[in-house]
This record gives sequence, C-alpha cells and structure tokens, in this order.
Amino acid sequence: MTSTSQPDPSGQPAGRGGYAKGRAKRAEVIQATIVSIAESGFHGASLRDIAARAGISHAGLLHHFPTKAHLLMAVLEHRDDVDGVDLDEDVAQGVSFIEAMIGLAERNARRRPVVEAFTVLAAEATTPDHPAHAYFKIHYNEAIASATQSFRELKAAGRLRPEVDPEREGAQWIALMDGLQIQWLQSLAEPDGRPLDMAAELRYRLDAMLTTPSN
Amino acid sequence: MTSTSQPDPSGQPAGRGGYAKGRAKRAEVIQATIVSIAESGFHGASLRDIAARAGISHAGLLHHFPTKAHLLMAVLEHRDDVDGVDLDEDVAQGVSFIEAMIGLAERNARRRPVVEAFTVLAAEATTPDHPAHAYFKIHYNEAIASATQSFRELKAAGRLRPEVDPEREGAQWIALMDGLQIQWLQSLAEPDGRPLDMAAELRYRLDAMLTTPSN
DNA sequence: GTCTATATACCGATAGAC
DNA sequence: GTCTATCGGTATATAGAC
Repeated sequence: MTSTSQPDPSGQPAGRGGYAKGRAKRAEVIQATIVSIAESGFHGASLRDIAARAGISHAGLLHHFPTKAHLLMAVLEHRDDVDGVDLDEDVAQGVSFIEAMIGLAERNARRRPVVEAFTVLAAEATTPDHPAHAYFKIHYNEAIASATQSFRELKAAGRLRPEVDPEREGAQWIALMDGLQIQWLQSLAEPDGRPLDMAAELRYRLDAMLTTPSN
Repeated sequence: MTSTSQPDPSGQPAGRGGYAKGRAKRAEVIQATIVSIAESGFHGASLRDIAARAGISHAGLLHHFPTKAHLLMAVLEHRDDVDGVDLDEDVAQGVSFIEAMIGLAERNARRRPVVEAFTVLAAEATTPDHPAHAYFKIHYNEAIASATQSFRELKAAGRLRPEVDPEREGAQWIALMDGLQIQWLQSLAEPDGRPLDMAAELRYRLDAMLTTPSN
C-alpha cells in the first residue's frame, strides 16, 4: 500500500473511528474560539476571526457548528471534559476536592487563554439571556457544592479550626479562585514584576483554616 | 483615583451656570451606558442602544462623547467620583479601609447594573488592548495597596491573629470581593432562594482574621 | 444640541458549486 | 468538507441641516 496512516479523507464513517479529519478540525476550531473569546468576549468574537485562526472560511466553520451559540456550548463542554479527567484522577487518588482545586489553579497558570475566556464568560453570563447562562449556573452550583462538602468533611475530621464555617467557606473558596484569576491575568499584562502565584495564594488560605499544615 | 469634583466635562468654562442641559444629558447618557454594558459588555453594547435609552439619537450622543472609548472612560471616571465620595467620608470618620469596603459592598447590593458593568469590564480589560485596561490596572493596584496597608495597620494594632499575613490578605480581600460579586449577580438570576449577602460574607471573613470580633 | 442621511465596514447565516 | 458569493442587518463615525 501507499500511505499507511491516511485517516479517512473522504469524510465518511469508516466504521470504527471515522470522521478523524472532521474531529481534528473541530478541535482546532474550539481552540481558536477560546483565543478569540479571550481577546474579545463572546459578543466581540467573530466567526470570521475564529475561522481564520483555524485555517478555514467562516462558512466552513458553520458546517461544523451551525450557530455561534452552538460553538460556544462546544467550548464549554470541551472544558468540562478536560478538567473533569484531571479532577477525577486526583479524587480517585484520595485527594480532597479543595486540594484538587489547587492543582487546577496550577494547571490553569499554564493555559492563559482558557482562563481569559472563562473569566470573561463567567462575568458576561450572569445576564440571564447570555447563551452560556444556564451552563454557568450549573457549573457554579456544582463547584460550590463540592467545595462546601469538602470543607464539611475536613471539619468532621477535625482538621479545620473551630471557628471555620464550612457552609460559608465553600462559596468563598470559589469566589477567591475567580478573583485571583482576574489579578493573575492583570499581573501577566504588567511587564515588570512576576506574575501572581494563584496556587500559592490558595495554599496560604487553606493553611490558615487548617489546624495542621496541609503539606 | 480622583475623588474631587468634576471641572465641567463639557469642555467649556461654565462661567455663570451655563451648559446645565448638556451636563444633565451627559449624566443621562452615562447611566444608560452602564445599563447597556451590564447587559452586553463593552464590545456588545451599541451607541444606538445607549442613545435610545437616553432619549436621543446615536449621532446626538456622539456630540457629547466623540467615540465609544471616550464614553467608556467617562463612565469609569464617574464611578470613581461617586465611590470616592463615600469612601472618603468613611475614612474621615476613622473607619478602616477594610470596613469601608464592606460598606461599599452594602451599597453595591443596591446598584445591580453598576456591579454588572464593572464585573464584566474588569474581566474584559485584562486584555492589554481593551480601552479600559489602563484604568483597571491603576484601579486594582490602588485597591490592593489600600487594603494591604489597612491590614498592616490592624496587625500593628494587635487586632489580627498572629498567623495572618497582611501582605497576602490585601490582594485576597479584593479577589474575594470580585468573586462574591459574580456569585451575587448569579444569585439574582435564580428566582428561588434569596440573594447572596456580600457584606455578610466579607464580615465573616474579616471576623475570622481578627483577634476580637469587629462589631 | 439634536436631528436625518450617509459612508464604510463587519456581523451571523444561507445557497449552492465542487 | 470547504469554498465563493451573497443576503439582510447592524456597527462606529461623519456631514450638514435646523
């Protein structure tokens, strides 16, 4: 045979693992969308700009994602998949959700466009008619619930100082992460001085609540 | 951070009480801009929508503010003036900056569009080429510096627990305020359940750091 | 100070060729 | 699967009448 690893150029099912080219282009478009939203927000990002970054026309993009809102949802779902894998891995190893969130902050410090995009989207999506509003409502409810539950467990294990209230700390932990992301992004825009260390800030906050140091 | 009075923004010397109508219309436009940015962000807000809310045409609006960016700057400066008056008042009465920020959170809970607009602007403006980028860089540096200094003073007065680090708490205090604003806005979009009490959350956080209850 | 009318550019989305 | 061409709409900004 001639070329060995030709992944179905015709765009047909091909039984097991078809649509390789289509899925690769979709992934490229999703990455381009994250960068564009990071720079301009959802309203400001244009399909033409995103398509150009992905190396296709904007009509070609709309073949993969029928509307701009569909594209946005694909970005959000993709992020859930990526983060979910890492968090599940940590939790499977017995790491508490709170500790896993510090790990997430560490990984985020290596993915600036993702943080930029989600920071602006979370702010935009507080308006009820934003296409990502429902997503962030669920996303935040779950994150706060998980953090709260984690603090409850730490409290039950006697690892939290007596005056610490798990019911408040869950929401405040998520709020702190969001606020630190804004400051981290701003610190990257300042040429002098080193960037904010989000994970170190979170570690400090957690240690301040623990009866014994975390590490 | 100019907390003093505006020297006639219309550009001409008001002399003996001139330009009253122009200034009133400018104020109306600024309020309309806040609402529009709150709903759509800066990129998504349109001059036609803003002008319609203020009861003029978009060309009439551009008579007062030559470009969209000029309009944005006017909004930011106006907010500095309004908040500056309240904060200066508190500080003049001997209230610490941290306590004054809790008061600000209380007032913000009665100004949803302002919080919406500034939450989305702060996120958008982390990109260096956003027209509000320079403003927020200064704004955050000042806010963090003031909060840090306030924590230093509390520490020196022996009112902070020994393990509390004033150098970290200033930035974390501002981060917490930002994150709570996002959650407060989201809580307003949920018909069930009562809204998040930002001031109560901050009071809890402060009390957790103090050797003696704050109030 | 505000308007109508317009210039110029870009938007999201569709149609149809290949 | 991707393209070119195009539709209908809206964007910021300007020109000039009143």
